[in-house]
Amino acid sequence: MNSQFAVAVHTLTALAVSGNQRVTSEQIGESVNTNPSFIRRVLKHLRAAHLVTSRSGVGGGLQLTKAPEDISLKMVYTAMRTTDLFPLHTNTNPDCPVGNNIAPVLAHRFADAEADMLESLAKVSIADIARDVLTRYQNV
Amino acid sequence: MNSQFAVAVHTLTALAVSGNQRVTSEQIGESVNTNPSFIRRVLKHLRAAHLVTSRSGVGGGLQLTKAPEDISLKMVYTAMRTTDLFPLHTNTNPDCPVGNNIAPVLAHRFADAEADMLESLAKVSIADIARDVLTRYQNV
DNA sequence: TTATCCGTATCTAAATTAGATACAAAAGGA
DNA sequence: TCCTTTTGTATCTAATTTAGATACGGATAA
Repeated sequence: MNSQFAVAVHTLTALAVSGNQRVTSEQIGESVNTNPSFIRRVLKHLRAAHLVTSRSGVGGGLQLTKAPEDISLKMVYTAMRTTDLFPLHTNTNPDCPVGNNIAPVLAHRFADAEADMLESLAKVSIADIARDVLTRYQNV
Repeated sequence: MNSQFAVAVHTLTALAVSGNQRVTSEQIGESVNTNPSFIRRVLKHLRAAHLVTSRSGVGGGLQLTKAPEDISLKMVYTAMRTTDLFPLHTNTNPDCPVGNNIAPVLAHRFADAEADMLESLAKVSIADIARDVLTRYQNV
C-alpha cells in the first residue's frame, strides 16, 4: 500500500493551513503520525517538483512555493509518481501473436486512462483540500 | 508491481483471439509466460465477475461469457480490483485539525478521480485490444 | 558556539507479489 | 469402470516494496 501520494497531499495541506509560517518535518510527522524521516523522503519529491522549499536550522522548516490554489493534485501526483498506475507484465511469449504484441497495445491504452485520471486530478487544488478539511473541522 | 490487471486483459484477449475454441490455463500461461496456477488465480476474479466460464477435464478450459465487444476494460479492472487506486495513510493524528479530517476529504476526491479513470477504461473493449494486437501482428 | 533542523543513508520488519508444486475433484473418452 | 486431462485451491518460498527507526553530517540562526 503506497500511501505516499496521500501523505504528500496531507503535507501540502498542512502547509497551506499554516499560512506562511514555517513548519518542520517533525510537526508534519506528528500530524501524519509517522517519523520525520519518512516525511523528508516524501519532501524530496515535492522539492524536486518545486512545490516546496525547505531551510535548515533554527526557525527553519518547510514552505510552499506557490499559492495553494496554484498547486493541483495532478502536480502532486506527478511529483510523487515512481511507478506506472497500471503495471504491465513483462517477458511475454514472443512466439505467440498475443504475447508478442500485447505489451505496446496495453501501454498505449493504459497511458490514455492514466492521462484521463490526471485530468481529473488537475481540477482539484491544495486550496480545495484545505477548504474541505477546515470546513469539516469547523462543523464538528 | 501488481500486474494482474494486465494479465487479466491478456487472458481475455487470448480468449477473444481464439474465437470460441476452449483454451487451457496452461496455454494462457505459455502466452503470458507464467505458470498455470497464477493464471487460475487471476481467473478466479474473472469468473466471479461472470466474464469467463471454465470446465474441467478433457477438452475443458476457458471461454468468454460475452462477445469481446461487450467486455470493457472497466469491467476487467473492477473484477480484478483488490486495493484502492490511491491508498490512504491511516492512523493520522486526531488532535490535529488536518490529521483529524484529511482522510474522508481525500477519500472523496480520490474516489472522483478513480471514477473518471473508470469512465476512460469503459470506452475500451477486449475487442479493441484484440484488434490492436492482431493489426500489429499482421503488420510485422 | 550551540541548539535546531534538513538531507540522506542504512537497517529492519511487515506486507505484497508471483513462481512453484501438489492434489482432490470434475469431466470426457476408451 | 478406469484413465487422462484440466480445473480449483492450498501451501511454500523468494524477491520486492513499503514504511518505521535510527543515525549523522551539514546548514542556519540565535
